[in-house]
Amino acid sequence: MRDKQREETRRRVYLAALEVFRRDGVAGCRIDDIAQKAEVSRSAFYFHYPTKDDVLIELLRESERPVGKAVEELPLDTPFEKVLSTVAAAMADFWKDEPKLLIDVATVALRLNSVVMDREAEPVRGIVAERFRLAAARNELSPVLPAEVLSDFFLFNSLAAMVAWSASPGLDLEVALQGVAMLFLTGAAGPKLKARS
Amino acid sequence: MRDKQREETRRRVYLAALEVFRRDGVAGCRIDDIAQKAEVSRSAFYFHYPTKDDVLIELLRESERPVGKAVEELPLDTPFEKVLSTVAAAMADFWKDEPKLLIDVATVALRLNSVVMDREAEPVRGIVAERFRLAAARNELSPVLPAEVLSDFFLFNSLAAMVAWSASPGLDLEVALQGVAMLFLTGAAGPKLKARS
DNA sequence: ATTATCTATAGATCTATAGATAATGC
DNA sequence: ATTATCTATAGATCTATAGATAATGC
Repeated sequence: MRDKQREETRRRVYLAALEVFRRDGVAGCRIDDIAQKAEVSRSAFYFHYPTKDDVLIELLRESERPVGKAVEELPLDTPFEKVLSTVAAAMADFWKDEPKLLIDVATVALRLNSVVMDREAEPVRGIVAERFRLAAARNELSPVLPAEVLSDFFLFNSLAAMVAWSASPGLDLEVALQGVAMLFLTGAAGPKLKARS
Repeated sequence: MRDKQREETRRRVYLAALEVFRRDGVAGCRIDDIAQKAEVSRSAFYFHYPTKDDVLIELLRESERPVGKAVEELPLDTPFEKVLSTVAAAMADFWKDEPKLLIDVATVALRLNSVVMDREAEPVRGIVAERFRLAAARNELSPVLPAEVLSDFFLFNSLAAMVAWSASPGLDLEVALQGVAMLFLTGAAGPKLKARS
């Protein structure tokens, strides 16, 4: 009973915060406005979320869930290209309607990445890294860097591409992310440099 | 005379801010401490820098200067690989002793990238993009994406790699950045996928 | 006289903490 | 009785603005 009430309040605060973030921006908004919209005291906001960033971390985790799920549904012997395009599609599906909050979420993701090095707290990182390891074992991945490093790098790239997209969300996000995945795989070198290698 | 005094105060505030940022973190520090260290009133800080982020933007611009200079000193027909490794070396040289402020600078860089789309305000972006265009004309660059987009992407990648490095600055930053540049050029695909293409 | 640089300060907002209320466990 | 959830509030910090001072331009 108490737990149920708590979760309900927390959710109300969470949704109110996202609404206000979208309207006034994360840096610019007042916590009073969030509390008012959620019909709680300002202190209640702080009880559930020590800072505004904690709300964004929760959004980051929610965004990771469908991506992790989509990858986990793929058979373990799925070709590597297919894994990458699945990640791209799931990410695009989540973020295509939420360009405004992307930058701030990317920012907390950057910050988290350098604070907690705990791969378990971030399910997607672990799930994607596993597929990278399998691909490396099948020679579908360059051996010059550890699979985990390449995996993190791929996720970073995708995030960067989404931020760039959010500045001018005219074109299709999924097309952009698929392009980034292919670039990651094949490299930016043109025919002349390629021929030499 | 007035200009000279102004610039001197501004510089004192700037250096004091960086010192306090390094000690207490950007988010955690108090502007009062910065003002005190610079021996001016808190209002003087706000006169020169509307927000803490403006100090970081100045540091970002200062970090770009040696990178731009190093690239401009290369002959226009310099091989593309050499251009990339020059950027990597110059970036590493500037940031190797400043791991703490990297994340916050990367954050403002992200934010700027999505606000001002003015390539002229950011000298390095323009200078590097020019070399990418030349490389594309010489067939050293993949034609699937515009040279400017690839250029921005390369800079993004380097920034991301530095942030990752700053979390565990044990290894050599320059080695890491050179590795990223090579990965950018040749892609992450292993022998099996490469053979097919 | 005018303007640029810097200061002092009022009001807004945040952070930390003491306290109220109602659910839980014994 | 104890604890979890939430509120009220004091003190800290920030933001906006009116004002002081000294350099500049006429």
